[in-house]
Amino acid sequence: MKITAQEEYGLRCLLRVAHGDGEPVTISQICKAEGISQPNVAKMMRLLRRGGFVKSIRGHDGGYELARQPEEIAVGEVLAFLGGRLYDHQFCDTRGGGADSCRHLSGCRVRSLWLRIQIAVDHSLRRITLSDLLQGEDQELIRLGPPVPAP
Amino acid sequence: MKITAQEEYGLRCLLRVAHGDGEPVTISQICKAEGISQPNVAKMMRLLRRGGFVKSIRGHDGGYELARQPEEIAVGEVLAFLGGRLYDHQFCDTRGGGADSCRHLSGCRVRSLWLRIQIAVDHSLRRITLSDLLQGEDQELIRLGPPVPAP
DNA sequence: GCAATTCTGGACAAAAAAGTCAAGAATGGT
DNA sequence: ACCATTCTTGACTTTTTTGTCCAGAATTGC
Repeated sequence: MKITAQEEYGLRCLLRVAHGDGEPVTISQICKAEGISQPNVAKMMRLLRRGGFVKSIRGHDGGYELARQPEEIAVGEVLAFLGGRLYDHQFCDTRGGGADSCRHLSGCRVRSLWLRIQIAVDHSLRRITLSDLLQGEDQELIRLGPPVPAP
Repeated sequence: MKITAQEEYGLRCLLRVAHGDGEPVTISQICKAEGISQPNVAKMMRLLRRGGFVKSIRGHDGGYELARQPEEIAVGEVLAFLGGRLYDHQFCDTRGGGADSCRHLSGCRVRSLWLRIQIAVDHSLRRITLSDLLQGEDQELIRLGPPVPAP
């Protein structure tokens, strides 16, 4: 269970675009600012465009800008697009030797565990948007409160 | 952000051993029950042994048994061993172009996000042990209550 | 001691993810 | 019209993760 490179880089690139604040942000600007290679940034931007998070402007003074307002881009949605969901139903089919053995033989006692973790992650991201990530430095998310209320 | 094969298979194998209840469980038993190939089960068991979760008994009537009581094996610990932590400090070093650029240039506004997710996952696994996973079927974890109290 | 059983170790092979490249197509300035 | 700028695409390479194999070593029963 790791943050994938696509999630990390994709989100960082998206934040850079969001930071452009109106002006289109170019691949080479992102590349310099984030220390990610140019081809790799290009690949990430392609992904983000296809995901509908940014739109591209070609030619002179071109670059990328957000497809929607930062308050309207949910971080959870971005991460799900870039890295997939932790738990989805397709999982048991691909790794259980078929859903049958999964259900009957037992394997999937772990299934409810993955679901549990997925719910926790979803909850921790609930209502966090790009604009939350933009506004502050590290303490920003802390100001938003702990991911879960103390029991 | 995905459950890795090692986490999935490792935990399933460990549950099988736990299920043996005293009697050593062999690789081929696990292999049949879980529908995982024999060499792969062997590899997982090797891992689990090195992680200190099971002990092995060679020769006739050998197999694996738990190194500790199921109530004393935290699922979070098992998962951390099998799949690593979602967020650890080494992360910024390897993927930020150095911790410096990470801090100064900006990249790591996402860092606090990963930490937030990590905390949520940890919290959702808190106090869940192998024995919780053993006792019930799917509804077991639900009976334990939702991963986070309703806000 | 011998044979059957069962784990052990390291090396190899296959698949998936990550990252790079080069040629191409749209746009705007002159 | 031409050129510089900037994104676009698909194919390719490298790295990491998964999965397989085989010869070896420990243990037990006879």
